[in-house]
Amino acid sequence: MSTIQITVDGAPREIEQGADGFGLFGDKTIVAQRVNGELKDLAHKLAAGDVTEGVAISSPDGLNILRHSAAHVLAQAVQTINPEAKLGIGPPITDGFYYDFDVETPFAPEDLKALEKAMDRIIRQGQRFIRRVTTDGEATVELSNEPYKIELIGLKGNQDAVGEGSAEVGAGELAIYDNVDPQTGNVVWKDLCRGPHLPNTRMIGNGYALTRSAAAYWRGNENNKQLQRIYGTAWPTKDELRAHQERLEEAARRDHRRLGQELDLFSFPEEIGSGLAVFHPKGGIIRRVMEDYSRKRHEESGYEFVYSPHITKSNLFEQSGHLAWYADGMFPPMKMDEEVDENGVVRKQGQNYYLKPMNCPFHILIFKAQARSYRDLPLRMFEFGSVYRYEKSGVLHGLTRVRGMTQDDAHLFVTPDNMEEELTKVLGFVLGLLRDYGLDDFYLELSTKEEGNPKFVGDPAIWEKATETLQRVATASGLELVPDPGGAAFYGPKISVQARDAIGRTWQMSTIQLDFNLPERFDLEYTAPDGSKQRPVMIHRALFGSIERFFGVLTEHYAGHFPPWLAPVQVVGVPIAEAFSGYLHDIADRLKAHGVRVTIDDSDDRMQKKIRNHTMAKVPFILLAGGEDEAAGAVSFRFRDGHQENGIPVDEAVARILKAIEDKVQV
RNA sequence: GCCGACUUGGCGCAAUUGGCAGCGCACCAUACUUGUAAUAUGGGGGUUAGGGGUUCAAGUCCCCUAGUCGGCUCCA
Repeated sequence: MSTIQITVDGAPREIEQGADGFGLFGDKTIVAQRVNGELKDLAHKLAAGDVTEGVAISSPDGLNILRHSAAHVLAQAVQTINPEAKLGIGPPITDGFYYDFDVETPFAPEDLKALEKAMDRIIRQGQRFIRRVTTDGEATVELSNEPYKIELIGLKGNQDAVGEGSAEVGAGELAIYDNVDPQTGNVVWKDLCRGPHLPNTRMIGNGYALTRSAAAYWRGNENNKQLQRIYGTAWPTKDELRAHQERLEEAARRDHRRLGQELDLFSFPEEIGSGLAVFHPKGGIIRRVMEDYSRKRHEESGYEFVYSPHITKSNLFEQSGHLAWYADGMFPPMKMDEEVDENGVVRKQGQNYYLKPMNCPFHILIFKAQARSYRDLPLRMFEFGSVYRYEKSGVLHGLTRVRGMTQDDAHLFVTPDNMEEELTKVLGFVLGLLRDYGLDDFYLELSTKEEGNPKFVGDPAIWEKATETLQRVATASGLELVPDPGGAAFYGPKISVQARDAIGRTWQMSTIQLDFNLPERFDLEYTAPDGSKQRPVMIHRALFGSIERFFGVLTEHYAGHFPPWLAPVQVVGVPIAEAFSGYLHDIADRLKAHGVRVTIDDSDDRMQKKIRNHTMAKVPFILLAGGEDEAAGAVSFRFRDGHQENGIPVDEAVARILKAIEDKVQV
């Protein structure tokens, strides 16, 4: 038997000709190999000169392979129970996998239980995943019962069209994976797939679970048929599965919709309509404090405050182009003042009024209210502008996707020359303010235009200059910068600030967008130093996005434990016995004199009950006082996490509370 | 908008195959005044989301509407 030289995990090694990856890696957690940079099954036979390395199950690639294999097992289970089910696609996704099926009846929760049982059986059999290279023609015959797979084979030459189906048909050769029962050697199931897969199903172990079922459009296009998708999650061990489930439970506990109810912050009364929130007194305090602080900072940073109405005649949005582009997303018009005679002939032309979906055209009209000089620029207009968008019913979600919202909206009119300086300022301002609200882990996304797509308007040279400028500004911030090609608005490129919250989820927060379109459409101009008329560049920026959304994000970030400066009730006094109520009231009066939101709980409840109530209400400071405290001129602190500090002198206690509020710190 | 599930006092939930709408918290009253997460007793409160149908009988079965949830598509 002849031998060949290869490289294994960086070291040279001599192996027998025709050997595969199974003998190369001692570690049982190696589930695949990367040969010359490409992921392959362990069963892949190595050739002379190959460079291979082991792929561990817990590595990002390994997890994808595990999850993709779990998706295959799910599909086999579905077809075992329902042989009529047609296969869509089944890729790995973050934390798990899904598989789409065309079935007569959608899956019910009980079906998922039965499918898990069927999957368990397949997993316990230890079926092997065997790769078999095929041709388009052969696969089409072999998979004649699987119309969706055949469609994918037809798309193979066009990877853009394949999209999410790239796990099935890659750019290279076409392959089918046979699932082989190790007892009998029989092929029990097969699927079109580029691979690679785990050596056998046993490695899926018990670290997986099916999570939910839902419909999804075939190939992500809403004009296509909806298939039934089953989602699952898969992990190398049961402990990691459990940890994942605990993360989901933690996210559910922080859900702003749940906390909004529990803490009495806001609600969505059915009588008002979907996606239209009311803020209750406690939520109102948080919101007002958020807004007040934002106003103060904007004022300090050279923004001028403007106001505009909620409705406008249609011509404004015709001129801006919004009606042509986004009429579907707007509330329908109110037809006013039309007069019709008895024959149905219009005697007086009416006017259509629209609820505004955005504030920019109003600010533009303020810009146009007088002749502008380069000396006026940059001109920064800020407004808490309430806008209304007719979001599709299925996309509404708590405060994060609503139909009525208030944007902390600003429009900056700048000369091409001060664009870079102004963008740098805006980015610094945005990041500083977000930090003050308690978010401090960011990265940036640079959304640019897609070459050749006609939706993007404006002079390509200006696009290029603007994109370069944004790139420089973003890079100078020192933050991680993620490109988002094709993600620009039709009127200009943008930077968006993504923030990670307390449990590591990312939220798109602020956006800073350049706009070359609206200045053109509204024929904006200013007089340059040489007396010529020049067109300003517009920067749109919102920090919170919308106040509602930011409120929701902060609620989840803090899990309802708002820091004292934002907390609706900052201090509650709990007397040990009724006799000490007066003593606490005196302390409360001192705090109130400084604007602290403090109440004393004089109810009939037992002290223990009061502590429980106010802890659950997530009040940052609970102050207790009894005989010992009064004798010492002191008071006792109890915090939300249950820890306590007794016998703090009253002066010190007051100073401490005031400082925590002033410094915007968490307690 | 599409697919599916769901909607029962203020809140969280129960109610066999269709057969008396219940529990906990909250609320109100009375008593009690306690040193760090639920004092006791009593009381009030629901046209079961809204409308229509089937049935001797509907929270339960069917249809329509609204809303909520999970996804898909979308997000100026």
